[in-house]
Amino acid sequence: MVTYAINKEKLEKAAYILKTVAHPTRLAIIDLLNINEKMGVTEICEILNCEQSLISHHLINMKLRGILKSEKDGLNVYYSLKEKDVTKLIECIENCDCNM
Amino acid sequence: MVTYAINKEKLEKAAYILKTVAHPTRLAIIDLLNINEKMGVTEICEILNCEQSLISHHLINMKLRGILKSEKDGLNVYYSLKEKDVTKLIECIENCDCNM
DNA sequence: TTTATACATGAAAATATCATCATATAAGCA
DNA sequence: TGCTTATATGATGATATTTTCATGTATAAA
Repeated sequence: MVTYAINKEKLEKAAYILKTVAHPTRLAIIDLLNINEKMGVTEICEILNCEQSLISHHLINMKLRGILKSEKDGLNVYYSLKEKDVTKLIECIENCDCNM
Repeated sequence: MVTYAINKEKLEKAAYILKTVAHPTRLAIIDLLNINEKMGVTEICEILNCEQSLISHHLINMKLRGILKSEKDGLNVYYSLKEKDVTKLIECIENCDCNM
């Protein structure tokens, strides 16, 4: 007989987090915020060479899903990682130099 | 000036892997194969209480994307993890009991 | 008090993913 | 040979995600 490790709820939560993160642009944003602590929207757009509206959508989405937080200062909105833990994922992936 | 850590190619690769894995059923399969080494399709279907055709699609997809491998023995096809590294991801997520 | 800047929003179009069904193939067995 | 079991396949429809575009709002500055 087989043991079944993770329960359904946990699997769904994990899949949800992974899905949120499983996108090149969003990974790039997380990566940037891992190095830079706080960044404004326009700054991110410029570095990633991506449209403002699209970046905004991604940022808001990740904020909504609990991965980022934001703080307003005048005209600017600064985004940062909410849980540093997310970067563990990135590290995993970076180290994971397997033939995938 | 800002440093940009991971290159585009690596980000796309990482997102690709994450996307492949970011699904409750596929996470469950990986989890099962982490415990059980090798498993037949029907067996997986029964444990996950899921239709054969759907599980087959998932399995083949994950194999295609380099996460699983398979080996045929008579009527059965046994699937197993190709790179044990994938489970590091899962462990990350499991440990990552943050408020996400 | 107009104008410019930084960001958000929402709808629509483009695209990708998932689940289902019906059927195919391949191996083993009566 | 014909039947059964285990798995694969492929088309289709249902859904979800991503991108784009056009526009809205808030703040600052002239």
